Amino acid sequence: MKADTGTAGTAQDDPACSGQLPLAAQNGPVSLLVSRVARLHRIAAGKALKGLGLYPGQEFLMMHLWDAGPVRQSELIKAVDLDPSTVTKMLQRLEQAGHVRRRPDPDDRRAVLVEATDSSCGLLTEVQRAWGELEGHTLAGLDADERAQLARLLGRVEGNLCKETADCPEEARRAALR
Amino acid sequence: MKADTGTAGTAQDDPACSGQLPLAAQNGPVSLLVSRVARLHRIAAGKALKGLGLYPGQEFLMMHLWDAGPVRQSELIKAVDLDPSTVTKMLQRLEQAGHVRRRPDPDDRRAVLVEATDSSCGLLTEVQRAWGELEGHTLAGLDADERAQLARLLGRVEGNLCKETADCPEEARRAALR
DNA sequence: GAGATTAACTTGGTCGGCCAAGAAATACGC
DNA sequence: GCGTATTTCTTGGCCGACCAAGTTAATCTC
Repeated sequence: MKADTGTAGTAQDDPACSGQLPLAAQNGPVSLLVSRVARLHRIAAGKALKGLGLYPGQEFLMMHLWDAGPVRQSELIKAVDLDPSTVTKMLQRLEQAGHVRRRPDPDDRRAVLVEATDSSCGLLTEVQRAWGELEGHTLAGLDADERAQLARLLGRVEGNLCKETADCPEEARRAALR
Repeated sequence: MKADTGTAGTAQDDPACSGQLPLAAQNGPVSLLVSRVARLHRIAAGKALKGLGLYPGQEFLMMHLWDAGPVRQSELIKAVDLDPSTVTKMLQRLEQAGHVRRRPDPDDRRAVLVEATDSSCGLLTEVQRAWGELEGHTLAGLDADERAQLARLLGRVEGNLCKETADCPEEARRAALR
């Protein structure tokens, strides 16, 4: 209904007009930026982790397991703040991949204890390295001040979205400490 | 196999030490922040869009269609920079939901022309509103300077990750203009 | 202690994403 | 022209993520 490109179909006869921002997103340029950065970042992380036999998302589960040792699944769920069913399925796959071990909790027969396997601990180092590289790519060209600024602003944004979503671990953590 | 928390298992007897950041992510605190913000932002967007009959992600497709009018599917794919199969399936669902119409391109019998339906154009306004609200929540409490800073820094980050991923529309757009 | 409630998973379904492989039509090379 | 790419889209499979509904076990109530 506009943009009758006509010519080639390459659709970029929009020279310096309207700033190539979708009309529907004019009200939220930063949100659009966040979405794009999010996607690119996830792709980059996925690429780095693929070589390690991890799918994007599983890293966070493993990180918590590496840090906390054997935990009840319910606690893991709270920690990563995901849907229980999501965690169940991820753990099934991680278990089959040999990165995780699960056993029933003797003290509570409906609960399950989860821990990282020894073999997975080799991954820890590599994930740390990959995560560091990712950080490097992400922040390339930013000096220390800018990095601190970005971290600070993202922290504020996280707080904002947490309050909105209301199920943020941040708030829970803070509340638990009082 | 570390963090012999021992005591309760609540795993937060870590008072003011190491800053509650996963060990594996110590090398990438900003990356972790980005991931968390990304997820929260997507959830918030999804919530806002759910009432409109859109699933998270479909917005971007619709935005391009609203802006560009009837386009070939291949162009849509380049615009949103998604996998062709992803777009195919999303369009099938959007078509069944009545938000999109598809017809074969008379000039190229393997191509498909896609356009937003009239009924979907009512959504445009609501998506704009929702997107504006989302922006509001996201940036609540940030003054104009901070917002500009955040946008600028996110732009830089996007550029960085684009170069890495190499298939960013940004670069392509810029390259096409030279 | 029997019954209702809550907590801790699991299963099935759906959607957004990706990859790999295929089918169909166009473009290219000769 | 004919055969070979190349483009365009589709299908199937997999994974992360959600919701809804169900199962089993603990807990709370009386």
